Amino acid sequence: MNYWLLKSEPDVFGIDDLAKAPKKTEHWDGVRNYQARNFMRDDMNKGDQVFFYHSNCAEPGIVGIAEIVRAGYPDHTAFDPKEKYFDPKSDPDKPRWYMVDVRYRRKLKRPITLKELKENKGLKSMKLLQKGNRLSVMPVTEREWRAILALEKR
DNA sequence: GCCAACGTTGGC
DNA sequence: GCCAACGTTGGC
Repeated sequence: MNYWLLKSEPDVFGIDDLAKAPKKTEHWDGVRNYQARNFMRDDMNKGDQVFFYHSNCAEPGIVGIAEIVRAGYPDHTAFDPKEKYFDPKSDPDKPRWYMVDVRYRRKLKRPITLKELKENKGLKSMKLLQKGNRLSVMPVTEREWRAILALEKR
């Protein structure tokens, strides 16, 4: 099993939106970055655990836990000219972009803010904290996963 | 709103 | 293949 961190802007689609979705499940569509695409297409499996991260907001940080319930499959929003993330270069016979399905599990008892993650020496290696990192989909190591859950209990 | 960092595009 | 121009991300 793998661990991941998914970024989302709470003003656009936050943890509460996922919790309110039918079956508490949503397509993680609209990812238009090759590195993120590769993670979703090649490495995400059903059952993988996800930290739900709020970005571009007053208090960026990890706010909840979700689970991958469907592994990578073609992102059909790329084929539809009416969609915001339409990409004419993505051919249904040879899809350029992929998505996964994500199901809500729970909110953290309290948000673990970006600030707190940065202050934790054991988490320095986190991809999220690397300079200039803008990936919206990234792997989390098991050690990092456990360390962050331990922070929640403090 | 600002701006640094990064990814992508396209001319050459 | 190089690199300038441009668009986007996301913290602050």
